[in-house]
Amino acid sequence: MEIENVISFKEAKACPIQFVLAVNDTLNVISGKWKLPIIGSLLFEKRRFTDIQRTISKITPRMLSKELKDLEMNGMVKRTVYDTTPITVEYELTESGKLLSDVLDKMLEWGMQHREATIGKN
Amino acid sequence: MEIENVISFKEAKACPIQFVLAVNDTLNVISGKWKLPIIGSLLFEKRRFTDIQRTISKITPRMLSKELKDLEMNGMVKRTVYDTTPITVEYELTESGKLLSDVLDKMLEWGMQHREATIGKN
DNA sequence: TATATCGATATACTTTAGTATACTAGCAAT
DNA sequence: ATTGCTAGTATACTAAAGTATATCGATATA
Repeated sequence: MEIENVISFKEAKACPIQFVLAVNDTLNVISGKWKLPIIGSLLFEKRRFTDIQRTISKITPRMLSKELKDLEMNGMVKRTVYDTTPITVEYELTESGKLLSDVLDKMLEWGMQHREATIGKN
Repeated sequence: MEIENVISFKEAKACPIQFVLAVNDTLNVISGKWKLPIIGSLLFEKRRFTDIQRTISKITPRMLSKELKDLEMNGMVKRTVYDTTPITVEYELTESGKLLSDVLDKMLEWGMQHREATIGKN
């Protein structure tokens, strides 16, 4: 990689465009109907495919498979295959994936204060 | 309102379903192609419709109008009409909207650490 | 009279996201 | 031989999100 495209937190905060781009990176990782339920399901323990499917009752295997692939590609989830019979596949959050809980906590906090602040004002 | 559906931060953190639902509230407010650019454009100053449109060069008036309505309905943005000629309409973030910057900062921080942690690992 | 500005809206379209339903391979137990 | 388990895939569809392009009404200016 020739070009130095790493920018600092300060720089990103100061430049609206860089700011939006960098925040978007995070947003893209967690956007979509099933990403949060899946991440939530893996936050405290590793799980197997069918296991996740059971915790998220309405997801189809097609979507679960697709979303897990997305998360894996984005470095959020690690996939491990065990050569048992029948085969078992374990999914777990990466270190970076676990760190996302800091972001989710902030989102939870804001979401709840926002609900408070907005009650009855519609 | 008869039913007491207000839950505490602690309760929400402890219950995966409540957690996902509450975080989703926040996510829904900022999801979509143009929400972040618009919020970014309003973070430091009030702006008029055409003004926002100029700062986000590729947005169509249809999308800008729709997204601003969404943001207004969600209590993120306040819209003020001035009876000048031609008419002027000013958009600004609400208090709650400004507080969202705490969340965005965390997202920025995580996004940048995640990029560091993931470099070359694909 | 024609043209421009502001803050949009109308109609028709394409693209992306998500759903429904059925199916696969490999092996074990009944 | 049939059934069930695992972790998915295949095909066809509907719904939601976003784009393109033209137009509006009220007023001001050239």
